[in-house]
Amino acid sequence: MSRATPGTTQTTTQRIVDSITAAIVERRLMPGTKLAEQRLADIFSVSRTVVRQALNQLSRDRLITLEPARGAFVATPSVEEAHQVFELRQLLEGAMMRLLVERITTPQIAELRAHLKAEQEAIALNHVAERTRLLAHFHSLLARMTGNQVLEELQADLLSRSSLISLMYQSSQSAAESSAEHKAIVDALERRQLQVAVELAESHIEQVERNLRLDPRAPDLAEALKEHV
Amino acid sequence: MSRATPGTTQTTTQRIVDSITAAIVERRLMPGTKLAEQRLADIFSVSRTVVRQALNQLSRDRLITLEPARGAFVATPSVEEAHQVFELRQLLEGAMMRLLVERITTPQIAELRAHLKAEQEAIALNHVAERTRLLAHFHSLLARMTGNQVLEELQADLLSRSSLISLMYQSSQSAAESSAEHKAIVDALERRQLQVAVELAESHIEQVERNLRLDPRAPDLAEALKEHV
DNA sequence: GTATTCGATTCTGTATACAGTTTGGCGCAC
DNA sequence: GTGCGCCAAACTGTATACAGAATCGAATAC
Repeated sequence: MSRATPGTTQTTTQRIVDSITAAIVERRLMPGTKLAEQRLADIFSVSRTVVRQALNQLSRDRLITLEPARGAFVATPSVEEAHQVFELRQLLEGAMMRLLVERITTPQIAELRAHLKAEQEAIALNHVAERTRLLAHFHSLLARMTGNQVLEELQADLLSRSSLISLMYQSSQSAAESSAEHKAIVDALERRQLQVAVELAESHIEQVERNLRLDPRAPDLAEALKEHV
Repeated sequence: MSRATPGTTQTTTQRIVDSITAAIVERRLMPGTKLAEQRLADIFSVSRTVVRQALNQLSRDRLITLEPARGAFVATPSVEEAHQVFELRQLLEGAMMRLLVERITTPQIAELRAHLKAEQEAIALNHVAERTRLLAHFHSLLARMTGNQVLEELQADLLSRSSLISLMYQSSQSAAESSAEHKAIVDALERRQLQVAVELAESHIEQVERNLRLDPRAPDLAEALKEHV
């Protein structure tokens, strides 16, 4: 979950950001959980000053929300926001295919194939956490291979938001199916089939979104009640 | 330059962020300028604590860079970064056209036409600052009209980075030409000509980038000297 | 005259202190 | 028994204090 932002090196703060990010993405912290500053400060053995900096960063990543004078809470992305994130990912990954079909190198294709193999193994061995991580990391790899670091950072943001969304609106997607779609994309890239790659990439994201339970449920109910007061 | 991020309401800090953002974008603070915390604290009559929060946000927006133990400096985006930002904008705005051709409404077209008129007037009257602001705002409008707020926020980020880049690598672009390209895009959108709109949007961004003086110059020289110490 | 080293000053990074707000519970009225 | 209001505890927002690093200049060596 490291954020490749050279120049923004704040090791102590970043350590806390990474730690909390991991806890959220690995669903050890459920959406809506309050993150009290003093408790975090005690846990990490630092002052509230440092914790606050970390919380500010996390709020910019939309992994937590800061409510004035009330504190920090693990974000509970709305159905609407979820849809918007996936819509943007669909546009972006489709567009990425255009860069990749032109730029991707043979060694990079090989790297993708190695990644696919790792996905398959994690699925076969039923390593749930690892398999989830790998399925997301595939998309990081694609972004990195464009050679565009700004794009890569954007993709990292969208992926962490996506993983929060996926765990909130529990996904019913089969990992094997996802991995098969990844393979199809790599095949198309290797053959430099632009249109095929674009369509596969877009329909893959669409598929991921469609497999979420995006009906208003408990978390949104809580929000709804708030609104009606 | 306000950042429409509901939930991230930190009025005091945000006031300072907006103030510094405006100063950078309106080129009252040149790239490379050091932003000392105590001086800013005195200027805004707040403590360094609040200033630091603002500087952290600005660094996430890439408008300043934080060098550990050295302080905050107005960002000096490299040629490479400039290219990556524009490449991403090209992908993104091309993709936006797809959403807009399907979704844009008649009143929205009218709003765009009103905007074009304002652009033309600012150009005719030679209001340089206003004309620059409007030319950038056209792209904000397009993003907003997709109805995708995540996309809109991303576009806002890219636009502020672009404006820093434009003032650093002085643009030789004719405002009239830019505005004409904007008009052509609106025309294509109104006629729902997808392919035309995509091509116009992409070539427009390409044009903006091509009109920058992206040869290594003074600011990079300064950087180069730093590196060689 | 040039380069180098040491020291004073300034600035950042972090901890702590204090003020104002929110929250949860107890007691009182009805 | 139920609902309202008040008080105490906890927490956030901001200011201040302190330690350590970086910078700049002067003095010294060559």
